[in-house]
Amino acid sequence: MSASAAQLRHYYRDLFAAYGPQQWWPAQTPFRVAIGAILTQNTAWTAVERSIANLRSATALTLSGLLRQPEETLRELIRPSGHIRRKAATLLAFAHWLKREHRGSLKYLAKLPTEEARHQLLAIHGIGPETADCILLYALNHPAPVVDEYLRRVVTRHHLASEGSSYTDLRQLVSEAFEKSSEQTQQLNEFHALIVQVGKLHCRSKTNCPGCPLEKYLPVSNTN
DNA sequence: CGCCAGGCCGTGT
DNA sequence: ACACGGCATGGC
Repeated sequence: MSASAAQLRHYYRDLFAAYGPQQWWPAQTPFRVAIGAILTQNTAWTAVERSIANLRSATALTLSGLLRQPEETLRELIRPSGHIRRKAATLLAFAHWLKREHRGSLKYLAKLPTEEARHQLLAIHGIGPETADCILLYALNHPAPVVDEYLRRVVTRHHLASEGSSYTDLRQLVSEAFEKSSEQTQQLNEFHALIVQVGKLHCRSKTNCPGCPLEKYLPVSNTN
């Protein structure tokens, strides 16, 4: 394992010690996890919760319930989480695809090899790498590393990866850090949630990280 | 008021 | 291949 990947395991340990289990994903069915994953793209989770509440009122949190909604209605229901035109289209595209290709249930998608399921998810317009990996990890319970902007900031700031690292580069790094673990999927699950947590609390400013559990790992700053 | 959020896509270079 | 702007809304 690379030194950077080994370092990430330390981060996982310290973040878990600092924050405890994060209990992601707050949804009751894999289908709802996927809905949330799409709605939360570049959007605060509190806003997503209000959209979810609207969908629940419209009984649109199941496949048939979602497909019952006219696209214009769906836009209004998800308005609190923004990007309503594209997200409404993506939700419906996802639902139609699931019904057509997997008999309407994510449990059939989950039987496919991770890379095959990932490839199919990425073919859906509006589902990119992070959303696909979130669905794989949190809805299908597959050992898929999730890379987000916060992870990018952390590993860049700590010089565990170069600034120009691609999504694939960072995904590989996280994959290395947790491969061959007996609780790989559970650890990847908590790791992404913990990175988001530390990111929200400490990675807003671009300069320093006061009180951050990972502060002790920062390279010695140069006289400022 | 401005900036950001649990990204993605189309376009231009 | 990579940079950049648009997308929409709500919290702070």
